[in-house]
Amino acid sequence: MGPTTTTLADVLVPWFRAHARDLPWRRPGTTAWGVLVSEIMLQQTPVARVEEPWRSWLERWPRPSAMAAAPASEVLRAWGKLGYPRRALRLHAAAQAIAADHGDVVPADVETLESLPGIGTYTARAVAAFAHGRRVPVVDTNVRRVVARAVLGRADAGAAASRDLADTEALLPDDTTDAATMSAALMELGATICVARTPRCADCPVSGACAWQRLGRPAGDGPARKAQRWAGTDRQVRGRLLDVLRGAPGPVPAAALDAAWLTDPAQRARCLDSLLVDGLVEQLADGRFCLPGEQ
DNA sequence: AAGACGTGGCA
DNA sequence: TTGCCAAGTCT
Repeated sequence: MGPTTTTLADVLVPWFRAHARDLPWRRPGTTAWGVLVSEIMLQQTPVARVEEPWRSWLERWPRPSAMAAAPASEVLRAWGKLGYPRRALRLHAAAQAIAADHGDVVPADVETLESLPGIGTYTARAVAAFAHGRRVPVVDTNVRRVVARAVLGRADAGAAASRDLADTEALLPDDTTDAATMSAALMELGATICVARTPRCADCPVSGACAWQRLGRPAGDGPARKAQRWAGTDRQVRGRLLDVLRGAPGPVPAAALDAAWLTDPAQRARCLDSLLVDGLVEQLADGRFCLPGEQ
């Protein structure tokens, strides 16, 4: 057998073991449920904002069945201002499904995980790999960017494609444990070194093997993402409405919600209706509004 | 298959 | 200050 070539994993796995951030859900002893909760909270939300809530959640609801027994309103209140509150509602529903149909054990199988509410392509594989040690590619925005640069020589990842999973699978070492570590390492590199705006190539452990570096770091095709507006959007109004409900100890009269958005009553009404449709708000027989499952 | 969906920090 | 960006999912 001739000399083997050095792979990305040969460099990244040791780098990760030496440089990984000490995040609470990566500590030994973290349950699969703990990993699942962290993955849901981390969807589109920065690590720094998740650490504290994650600890409280696991302390309060250490198992799926514990959360399943709580009313959705309490889950929504505990979610606080993490953003995208539908995630909390879906996590609550997932906890109920896990408690009722899976013996209170978080599934290890990707297909089963994907069948749970709020768990998609990324989260299913993250749980399978990080909580259960399965050898499956885990592809998030960080991994897609790292692969785009280091392997494909492009400045940024294009739109997500089914090809991404295969591209990443090819980078995983055969050893099952190392494969999970490699996935974590790719994510860590993308989150701390190979970042979107200003990559710190001088500190990168794989710069010597990076295709984008070799090509002279060619510029990308401009903004890959459309700018997301905020002021005056339905999202802002929905956030305001929900904030009133979270802050109240129980059901509130319609007037309390009216006061949350005076600018455009029609928009306020439309947003309240959409929250009702989404199951994030409920209306009582007496006309008052409340968080789901309250009273 | 684009677009909707929260929130806050940072350059 | 404005705009970009953050471990996505669902329709």
